[in-house]
Amino acid sequence: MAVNARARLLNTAESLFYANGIHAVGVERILSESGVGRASFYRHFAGKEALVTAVLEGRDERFRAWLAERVAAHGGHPLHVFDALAERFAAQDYRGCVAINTMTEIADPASPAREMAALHKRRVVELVEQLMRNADIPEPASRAREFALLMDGAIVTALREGTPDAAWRARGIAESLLAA
Amino acid sequence: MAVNARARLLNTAESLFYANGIHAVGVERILSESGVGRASFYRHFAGKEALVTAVLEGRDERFRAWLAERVAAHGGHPLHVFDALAERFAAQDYRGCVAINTMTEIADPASPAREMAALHKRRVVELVEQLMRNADIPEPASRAREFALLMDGAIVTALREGTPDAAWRARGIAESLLAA
DNA sequence: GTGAAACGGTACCGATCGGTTCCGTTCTGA
DNA sequence: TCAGAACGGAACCGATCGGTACCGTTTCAC
Repeated sequence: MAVNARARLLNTAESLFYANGIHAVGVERILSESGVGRASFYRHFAGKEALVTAVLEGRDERFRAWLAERVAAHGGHPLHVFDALAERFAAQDYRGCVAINTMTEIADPASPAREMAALHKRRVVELVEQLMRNADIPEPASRAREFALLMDGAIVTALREGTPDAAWRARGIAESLLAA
Repeated sequence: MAVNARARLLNTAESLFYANGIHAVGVERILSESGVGRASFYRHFAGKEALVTAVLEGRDERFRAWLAERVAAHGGHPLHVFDALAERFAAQDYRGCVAINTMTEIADPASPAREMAALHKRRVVELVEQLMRNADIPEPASRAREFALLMDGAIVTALREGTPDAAWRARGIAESLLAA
């Protein structure tokens, strides 16, 4: 039980932050649920804010890897990002996108957490843009930003409706966009 | 200074919640900035949660009145919802949609605040659907839900980018949707 | 003019916030 | 094997959380 304290902190914090929000989860709870001692926490992280940004960083990495893998599994076309999203939306404990939630919960745009969230979204747009290029779609940069807007709209809508419908709605809109 | 305590509480709380989020604003701060005594607050509201839902209720009412007015001023076509949004996005202290922020910040979907936020979105969809009917657009219910997804996407994107660009991007997508 | 309602201010409650410090144990690499 | 790093647990810090109770003052309708 005395190893991997940092990894356990990151895993526990990610689950709790995702399920409850950042402000709603205290350091106390992260410590008790991870089984990590208070001192060990402050040995690994400068404070709660550093933990938050580290969680966001890991989340960014794994989400993009997951998205790329699922899109490829569906065929690799940009439209398949919505098929990937639909898989996520189906989860009954779906709580939206961590980056979006961070941007709405944390007011200061200059805070490290907000910067990480913004960086994540920029990287997702880059990923979608590359999918556009691979599919030989004209004006890939503009299309990617439009797809990103549709993805964010679908995520927020899915959080509200609790069903994968928003993914199909967004996919339909995206199809009419590519057909234009 | 001894009148309108309830109205002052609502106004102050709305500003603080919008600028900083719900969890980040304590009752203490609402009292000091509104100049209302602690006891008076609990005479008007059962607690902080009741204040939150009251704020959301007022916000819902005024936002929809504002949206209807601005859309009418732009010509009354459903596409003009994005012209209306663009006006909001231009504000340098723009902090997104209160209903979206509430849904991302408050985890429990059954909480009164979340219910109010969901009700708000449903009412906005109804408003957009009526605009569709007025413009004789086919399948107004589906189109309204698609427009709502685009509006939410634009709001989140505008919060991230800090510019009105997302409104024009969403409008362009909406145009290709109506043309299909 | 008078009584009741509404009000602002303050002291207080237990609980929790993020963070620091110290101690004794457990793990691990040379 | 043994030193030193990494660790878990707990006591403690000032600050703030949401909420209650009591006080003296101001407002307002009759």
